[in-house]
Amino acid sequence: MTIATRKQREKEEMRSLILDSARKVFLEKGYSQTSVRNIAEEMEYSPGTIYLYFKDKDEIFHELHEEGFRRMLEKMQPLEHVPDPFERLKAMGRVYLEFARNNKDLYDLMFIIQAPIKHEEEPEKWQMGQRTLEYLKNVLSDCQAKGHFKNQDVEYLSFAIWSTVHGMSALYCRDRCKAYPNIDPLDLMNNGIKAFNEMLEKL
Amino acid sequence: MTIATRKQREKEEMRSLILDSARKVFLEKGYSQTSVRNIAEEMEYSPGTIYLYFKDKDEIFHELHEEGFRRMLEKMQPLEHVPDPFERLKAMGRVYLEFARNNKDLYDLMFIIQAPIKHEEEPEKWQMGQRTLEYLKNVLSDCQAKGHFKNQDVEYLSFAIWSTVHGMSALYCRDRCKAYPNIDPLDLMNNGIKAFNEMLEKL
DNA sequence: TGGTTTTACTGAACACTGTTCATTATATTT
DNA sequence: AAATATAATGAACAGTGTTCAGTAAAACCA
Repeated sequence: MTIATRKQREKEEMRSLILDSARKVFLEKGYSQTSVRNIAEEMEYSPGTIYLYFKDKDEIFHELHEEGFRRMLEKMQPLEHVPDPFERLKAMGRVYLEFARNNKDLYDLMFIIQAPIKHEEEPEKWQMGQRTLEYLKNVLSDCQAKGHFKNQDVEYLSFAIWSTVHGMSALYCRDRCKAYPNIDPLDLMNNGIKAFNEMLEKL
Repeated sequence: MTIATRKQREKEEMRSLILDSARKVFLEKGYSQTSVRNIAEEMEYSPGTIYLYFKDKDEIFHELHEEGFRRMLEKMQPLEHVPDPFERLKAMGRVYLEFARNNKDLYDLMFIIQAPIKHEEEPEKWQMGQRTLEYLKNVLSDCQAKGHFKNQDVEYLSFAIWSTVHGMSALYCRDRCKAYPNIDPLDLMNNGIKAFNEMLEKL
């Protein structure tokens, strides 16, 4: 094993250490409340070191962003085995909302935080997001093959569906569920998606 | 006219001046990019002055927040004259999405930005938001009176509907519509809500 | 009117932020 | 062992929200 490859490996380990520390602090304090100094302190290095491995705070953001989509896809993957596509679609909705609730800050990172797109047009940064969306569109096509959603365009339908589950998640993440002071947010989401599923069933 | 009342008036004028300046800078640079110093500079006063009229930046946020709901309600008000409640509901959806598109930053302020609820439980701060939601629920009840949405709970249904239009608006505001690289966001929203309306029709 | 009190405003200061870079310490190569 | 290349530091810069002692102006009272 050459020195060069060991150096390479150490470089990657350092990146991992930074990402691990960043994730920890992000999930503890939330993205905007986390400073580069906080991350440096967590990993017991100086702030300057981080900038030897990442261009800026946004690059750390993007890495964790992709990781979020990987995790979400992992949760979706097992649903591949649900035979009926419409049942699979409903299960996906449940998994999506569950993911948002259980990973509030990560969900925030993935879908709500202002995407810091500095160098306009970097579609490669959104690979994982694209794949998740493709997954949804495929399920919708499968549904159509079984007679659902006649005369509907998968593109627009997928957007409407995504909007609904994202809307619920976003309202939950940003505490807008408090607009219903007498209803528990979990109850609100469960029964809200139930009503939505009934709509889908009849479409 | 006593001096006391003039003072009172001047105090209110100063608050207005601060809010006007804050609104201007917020809409120009976005909320998080706006500093108290920016606002002070815009109104040609020192930063400290602002703290004589507002407890902190969040209090300015809340005032503009309420203003946003007032403006949205103004746009909704004329729909009172649409006789058929289901048509009224669909019109509300259109107005909502249009409001979000035309007032991106204000919408952000109202529904997306992390609500800075420091002293937990201040429901009076959300008066206007509550009223807007009541407006929606009333329309849904009217729809039910005309035979729509049988066996549906207005609370949960209103949440599902709100989630959908909010979801679209939020994805739009945060540039997640780019997940559909070949479709114009406006087109996406128009056809997305069209698909959703068809669902509502059949429910 | 003259002096005193109240009020309004200022701007320097504090503790924080993301980021840069000359300097130092360590490791590798010659 | 000396020269070179790499890695890490932490002080410094320009920005942030917020506070507060000090000043200047206006209002009050004699």
